[in-house]
Amino acid sequence: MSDSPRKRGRPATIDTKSAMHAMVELFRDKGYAAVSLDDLSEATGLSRPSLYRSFGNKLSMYVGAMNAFGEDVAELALPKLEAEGDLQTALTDFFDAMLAIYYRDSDIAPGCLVFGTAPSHADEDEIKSRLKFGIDQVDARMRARMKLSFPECNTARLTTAAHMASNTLIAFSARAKSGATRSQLSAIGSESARTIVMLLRAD
Amino acid sequence: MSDSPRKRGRPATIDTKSAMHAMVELFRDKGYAAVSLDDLSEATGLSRPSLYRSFGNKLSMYVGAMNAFGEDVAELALPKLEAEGDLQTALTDFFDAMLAIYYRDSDIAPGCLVFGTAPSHADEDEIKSRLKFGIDQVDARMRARMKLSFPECNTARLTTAAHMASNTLIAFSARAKSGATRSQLSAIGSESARTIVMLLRAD
DNA sequence: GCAATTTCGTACCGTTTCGTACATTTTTAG
DNA sequence: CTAAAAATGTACGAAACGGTACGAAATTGC
Repeated sequence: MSDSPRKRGRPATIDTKSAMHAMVELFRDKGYAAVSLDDLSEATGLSRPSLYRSFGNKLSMYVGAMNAFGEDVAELALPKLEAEGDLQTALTDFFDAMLAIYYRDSDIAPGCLVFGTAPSHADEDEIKSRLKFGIDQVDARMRARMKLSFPECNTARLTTAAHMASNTLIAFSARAKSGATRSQLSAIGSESARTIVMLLRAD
Repeated sequence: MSDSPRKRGRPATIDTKSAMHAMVELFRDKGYAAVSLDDLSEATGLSRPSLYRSFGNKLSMYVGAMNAFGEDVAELALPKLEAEGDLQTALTDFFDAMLAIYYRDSDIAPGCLVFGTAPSHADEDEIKSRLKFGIDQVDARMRARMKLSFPECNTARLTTAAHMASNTLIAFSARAKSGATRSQLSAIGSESARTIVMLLRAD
């Protein structure tokens, strides 16, 4: 950002970026409560006090992981949705890009950190409100993209179509965690995209 | 069931039925890992050794809770789906019956034990396979019900419609946990039902 | 070189965790 | 009335938990 004012003491050697990435993967695999600070320490290579210094307590580590995961989604998948042109293609490509994240090349899919693990820990207010933000975000982006391709479609129908597209994505996480293959979900995604466009086109 | 052969020792005083119900509610609120055996002991009124004797270890308690929850769904909601007559009405009524379970009269919705909390703990094989069973069950029942109302509809379209209806239900759990109101989800349910019937009717 | 400053991990604390051994209570069989 | 049988909770143990005080290490300013 700004130029370096050359700080005073011992220089930091911790790579918070890669540490946060390791935390995201661990939380995706096992959820919030089942992950211990020792697990996080081992996965990141950082000592437990270092974790506290860099990320606060366990809860804020998890919320931070949700934000980091959201940034990955915004960078890797959202552009597919917001690409101009054919809506059905945009939706299909977006679903496939999300599945690439959900499956992480692994055979056992870690799924979605937000839609997959957060609902189980939503008794924590911070997690609940971050989950709500994620859902609202997807609903809003979907709706905006549909309005782009169908500008004179009526409000209620746009909202319904957006909800159905979001529901498809949300359900993907549970399906992935249950053992569904990536190609199975990709097929569901393209079928849903076709149906949703049909709904928007209907007289 | 069969007549009583009059067992030998001290008669059991534990009400396993109501104990399991209390366990379901606790697991719905906090997930699997965040619930301790002391929590379960307090909620059920049973001592920790009694829990072990009646239900095995913590993992089998959770799987047992998933089964008990599934039985409630089969009893309270599935009949609405499988009612004869208008498909759109059956779907709408089924969604509303599921929402009655997901919201439990409470203001803060506990959501679905299977679709809401299990994905977060699917690294346990028993939980993962029980989750898969739940999803497969919903997909299959949906598809059978749609075939009932649209017998000559082609296979692929029936499957797509069933998946979209299941996805609606699965997403309800995450949405409920995020703070969505019951009437909001009820509206999404009836809109989705209308769209799915439209898909099945299309030329 | 010496003090101030910042980073970092060892070692520790009190609490909570899951799971069980064992004595106690309540019943039936004879 | 006594012995066998089954159910139940108290009390305990070893391990893991989240979180932190504190001293060692590494740098800059003078």
